[in-house]
Amino acid sequence: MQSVKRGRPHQDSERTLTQDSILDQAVALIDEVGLEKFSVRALAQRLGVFPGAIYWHLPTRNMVLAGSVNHCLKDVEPLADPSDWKAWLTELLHEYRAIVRRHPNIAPLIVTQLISNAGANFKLVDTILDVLTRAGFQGEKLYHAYDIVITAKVGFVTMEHAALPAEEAESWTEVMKTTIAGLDETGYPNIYKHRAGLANRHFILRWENGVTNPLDASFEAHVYATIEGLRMLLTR
Amino acid sequence: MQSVKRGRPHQDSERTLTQDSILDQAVALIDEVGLEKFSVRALAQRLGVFPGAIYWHLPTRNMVLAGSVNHCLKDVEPLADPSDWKAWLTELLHEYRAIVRRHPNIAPLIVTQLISNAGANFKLVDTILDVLTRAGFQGEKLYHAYDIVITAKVGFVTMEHAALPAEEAESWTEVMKTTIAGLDETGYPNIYKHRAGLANRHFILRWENGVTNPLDASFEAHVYATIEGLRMLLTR
DNA sequence: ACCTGAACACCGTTCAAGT
DNA sequence: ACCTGAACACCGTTCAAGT
Repeated sequence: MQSVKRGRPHQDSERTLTQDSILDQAVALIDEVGLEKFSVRALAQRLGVFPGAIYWHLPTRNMVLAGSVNHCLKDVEPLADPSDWKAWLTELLHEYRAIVRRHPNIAPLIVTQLISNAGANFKLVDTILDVLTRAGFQGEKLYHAYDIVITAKVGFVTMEHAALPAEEAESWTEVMKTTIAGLDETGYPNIYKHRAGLANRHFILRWENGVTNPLDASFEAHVYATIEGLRMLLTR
Repeated sequence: MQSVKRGRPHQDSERTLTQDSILDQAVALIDEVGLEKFSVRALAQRLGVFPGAIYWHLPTRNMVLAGSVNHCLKDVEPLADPSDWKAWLTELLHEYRAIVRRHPNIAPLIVTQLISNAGANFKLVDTILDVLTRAGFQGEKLYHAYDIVITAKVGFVTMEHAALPAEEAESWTEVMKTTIAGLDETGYPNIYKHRAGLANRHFILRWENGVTNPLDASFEAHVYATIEGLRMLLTR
């Protein structure tokens, strides 16, 4: 925890701007204002320093963002018995979703920077491989199961919490409401028939995201289907 | 197809700057230079107009980006028999991946703007609902299956093609190579054991993405697991 | 209706200079 | 080693003015 300065830079006592304190505030800033309004300059002001100061600790804006993602995700670790692979994976997916729901604004970054994860949680990666091996996966099939777990973990939840452009949210909302309301019975019979259950609740047909309209039941079905799919893959 | 102007704005004959021609060039620009170097100003220069001209047709940068995504995805439509839901969904996922592989740089946008899809392919949404209904899904379970299909379609492929920051790619690569090479046997026994098969091939442990290192076999397993998971969900 | 031309308020990043 | 202060080369967006 770092004390937050308001206003312009200072020259006083506590001169410890560390990588960790920067990322703490970066995550807090993204939580508060969203990704679109995040800037290195705004982060500097929040820390009470000049923008250049941040670049001494983290050399680019992308490093700050990647660091923020890892900062949020570093504590993911299921506690279930690793020999019960179904229970363990179920808990993994739920715990991951809980973390994203605490920091929904970073959701898009997780996908974007899934390849730039030099600071990733490799202990978790190793445990996933361990659990899948105990489940019986081996050879190439182990790698396929691993990729399926990673994408199942990240995909649903990040999409569930994808957000409208911050500044223009209400105009987007208006357009989408009328667009979806205008899908008629002859052109779109299935959407029309289920419009009460689908509109503003499920993917593509919604204008609010998982922050206000969580897809709890769908997520639970997703977890179930993922595990059953893996079980089928195991004995293919 | 629109003829492309080089250099600064003009004042000559063909004065038809349409929404479609703008999006054509926006997609082309993103394909060429990537999302990080995309700008409205660069797009304007490519079209041979002043930046302000674009804003007459598309009122914000976000509209240009959302339009570009829809422009790429509007032609997705499987041809398989819709009464064979497994074959139809399999083709859907494969066709979707083929399109993303033609425009890999838009991958991150698909997730980000999955909620701002007023111009989405609603005919496809309706057909997915139709196919799932024929498969036997009904009530809430239909909506769960629908959400699973959407996320299975988008999640894996977008993550497969997530890219390193354009400008700093080679420095990231270097860091990741050494980081992964440094995961020792005692701390990370499973990663270490499978390092030959995993390194630079599978999620989190790679430094190249699906453009150069496609995850064909994993994707095929993902499709299989998704369908089998849905089949299990159907009879739960 | 559609576009120009120029302006405004921001960015990320760099770097000499200070301590 | 760490940060200041100011600069550079960009942005998205707006808007009077032209045609």
